[in-house]
Amino acid sequence: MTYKHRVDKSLGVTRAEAERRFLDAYDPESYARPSVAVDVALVAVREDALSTLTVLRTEHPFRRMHALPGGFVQIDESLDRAAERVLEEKAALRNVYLEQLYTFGHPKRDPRTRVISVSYFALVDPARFEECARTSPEVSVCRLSVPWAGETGGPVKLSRTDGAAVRLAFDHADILGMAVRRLRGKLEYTPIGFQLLPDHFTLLELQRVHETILGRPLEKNSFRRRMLASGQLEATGESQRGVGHRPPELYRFARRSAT
Amino acid sequence: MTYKHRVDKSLGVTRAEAERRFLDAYDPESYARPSVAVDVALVAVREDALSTLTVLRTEHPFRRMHALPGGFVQIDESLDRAAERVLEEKAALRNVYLEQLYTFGHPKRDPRTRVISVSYFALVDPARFEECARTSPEVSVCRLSVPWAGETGGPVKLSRTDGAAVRLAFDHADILGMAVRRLRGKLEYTPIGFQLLPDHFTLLELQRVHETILGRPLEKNSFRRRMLASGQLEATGESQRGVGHRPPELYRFARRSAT
DNA sequence: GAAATAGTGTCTTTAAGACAGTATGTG
DNA sequence: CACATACTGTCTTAAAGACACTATTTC
Repeated sequence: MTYKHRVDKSLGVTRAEAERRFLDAYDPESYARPSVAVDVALVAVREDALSTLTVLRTEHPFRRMHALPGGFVQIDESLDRAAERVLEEKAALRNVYLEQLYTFGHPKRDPRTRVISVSYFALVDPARFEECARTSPEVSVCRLSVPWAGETGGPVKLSRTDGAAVRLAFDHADILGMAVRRLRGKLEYTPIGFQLLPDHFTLLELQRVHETILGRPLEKNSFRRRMLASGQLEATGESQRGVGHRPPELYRFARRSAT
Repeated sequence: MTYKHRVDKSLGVTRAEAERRFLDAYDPESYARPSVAVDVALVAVREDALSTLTVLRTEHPFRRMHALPGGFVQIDESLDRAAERVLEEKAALRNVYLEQLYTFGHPKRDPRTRVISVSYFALVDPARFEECARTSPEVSVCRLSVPWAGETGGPVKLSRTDGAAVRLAFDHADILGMAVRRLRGKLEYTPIGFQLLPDHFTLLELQRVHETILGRPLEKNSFRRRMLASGQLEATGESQRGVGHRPPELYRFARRSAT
């Protein structure tokens, strides 16, 4: 466009020059600013239950309580990149399905100061975070129970493997609740359950994953029809072996062009 | 819980006390923080076209370009509240349907400094922003055209009433694009078009609104069936009068319990 | 061949698409 | 009564639910 070459009458210089001068003089310290963090709700399906990965806080506030992996956004990194970094630093996870979820900004959600949290949800094959929990002692895998049906929404409850209830720091139970709600919504029109399984999987495994997320049984035949019709599944030609019954075909995720 | 009464061994004080001391000593200035803004994508349907409301920028950067109504989040207000305030300050609008959309955080999206934008979308009866455009000269109502089908996504194009193209500041064309995509998605399972119409409306008016948003014609009978089956519409018993043909029944939005 | 799950066939139900037909105002 | 849109009826199509039946492996 001709934008850069037009003259700014008030200053007798080009607009671009006027804008440059303004930016040089701009003082970002002139008003109070909140801090911005990312928090990642990791979701996996393990033993027919939803589970998540938490990190034990070593610092105040909420010291010694469980929290979602999270951290402050660096001044020159994008939000997505911050989420990836946090996931790698706190949970040693790379290349997971990651999607922005919702931004939580209640002024009192963090007692330190104003912290706005851009939350993400991530889906992983549970095998990948088992090993993470073995290596770092602050990390635990918690079972997640959803006290509401469908897409009602609200916080979820967490418990340890021994059944003891786990309380989450900040509003992290709400973040997880939002993640489950979003996930349930997505399942209605995407077979996103792939992301929670190994590369190759059977249709029954996929069905169990969907059932666990939705919290209700699904009908086998129509589930199959729907999945195969989605065009996002690809038969590998291989079968699972040594299972004491007719071997099921293995499928894989088929990368496609459309959304 | 017994949390507050347990003793923190490292200090010989209660945890609550240790946490209080920590918070008093906490220095929020110790790392660089981004600024946080809210930007509101106002959407209305006018003359069978999507339209939006923009504000002419009087300051650098992007001085004299159109932008979505937006502003910085105050240190003690929630994000939702900030969006409401901005809408009132910049567009003199209150009590509109407002929903958080997505958070944009590319490090270079604002040339001044790092600004993270929590975007919202708002739906209004177009009559309400016509009057706003008449009163304040910085405000204009732009026609919006969507260069993609379905829920593909991407930026949208804006034009003035005289047809001239309007370029938006920052990444605001992407924000509007995201708003349209989300709106299209929501229409599949909610009759959210209410929010774009006066209190009482006919089913045909509602259908036209849906068609404009989706960018494709809808079948009359199945649209009616779907809307009435949704349970979110309530017949008022009144009819539109003086229309030169059989008068259509007027409906209103029925507040309900479920999501 | 018994056990166990894989995978198919098919009847029913539900919702949407298509489109014609009837209804009821204004002029 | 013409016109224009409101509303309804109904046939077709597509997808989902229900559920029984056949297939194929291990032991």
